[in-house]
Amino acid sequence: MKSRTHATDESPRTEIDSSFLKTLVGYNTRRATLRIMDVFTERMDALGLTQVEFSALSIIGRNPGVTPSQLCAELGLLAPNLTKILLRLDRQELLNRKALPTDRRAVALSLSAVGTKLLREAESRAVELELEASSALTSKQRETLISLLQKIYS
Amino acid sequence: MKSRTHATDESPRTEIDSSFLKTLVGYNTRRATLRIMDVFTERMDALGLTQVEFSALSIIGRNPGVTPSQLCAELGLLAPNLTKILLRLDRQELLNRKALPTDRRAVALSLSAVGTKLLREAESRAVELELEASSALTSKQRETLISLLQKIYS
DNA sequence: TATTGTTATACTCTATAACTATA
DNA sequence: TATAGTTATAGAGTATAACAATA
Repeated sequence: MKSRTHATDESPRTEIDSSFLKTLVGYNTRRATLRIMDVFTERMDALGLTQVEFSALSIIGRNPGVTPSQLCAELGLLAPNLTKILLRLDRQELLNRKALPTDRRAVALSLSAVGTKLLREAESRAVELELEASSALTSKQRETLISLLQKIYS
Repeated sequence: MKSRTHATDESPRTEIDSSFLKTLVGYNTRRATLRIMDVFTERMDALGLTQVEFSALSIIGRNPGVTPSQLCAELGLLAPNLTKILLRLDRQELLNRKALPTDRRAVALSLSAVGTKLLREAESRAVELELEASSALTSKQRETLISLLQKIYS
């Protein structure tokens, strides 16, 4: 076993060794997520959207007619929590909700004109802040990173 | 503008298009984090450790004498929240706390014998579950992934 | 006067159970 | 009887303000 450099145990330290945690994929994905989400929150605040509200808006905008249960599955949310998210989006007049003729329990979601306009602006900001938050990466590295991440959660 | 394939708008859908979100680094890091954290929680439950408790324990174990404020900076925690985490670890008799002779406001943290033993087991499980959660990656890809993630948050 | 760490507390997220209306 | 969606609520996680002890 290799000896580890240390002064007297329990003396005050100036440098913290976190090299072990940094060998763990989960630790690194979490730190990266927190960093990007900070930037996201700051930039999207002016539009009144949290990141999960943004994700929901984007899926609805690109999949008109999607149902809440499909949204839950796609975004990994629980139904009662999605209900609250949709309520907030609804209060801002961003959504249309229409009972499905084929199954009147289910709801077809789509964006209102206001919602569509907001989504366009939000997606454009998202792309911008994303590139900025990953500006230490070349576009090739960024592609590689995304593809490796998808191997983990797919 | 390209036309998008669709049936009648607001008809029920079978396939959801989330290709836009999947071009965002933040969306992918978040999904990967959630997946790995699920595995982590499941496997570490038997040891009674959450992931942040594990991170704290690991930093303390590898940096005896570290203070709470240093831990906060290292793990991105706020002081009042770390207090609660340390209290939980303390209740399990995992910690030693000793006022610094040079500054009696500050506390030198280290692991008890029990804490050291638990950490050894926990780190071994962490490495194992990590490799499993990233089993879709070659070890070279895993290295690449970690290095790209660190470019984002460092 | 500033800093370390604690207490109290509030807000958001996430999770579970029970309900309704449809099927 | 089962499913889509809602309501109510409980529990983490995260945030701010105010305090005691020490510097």
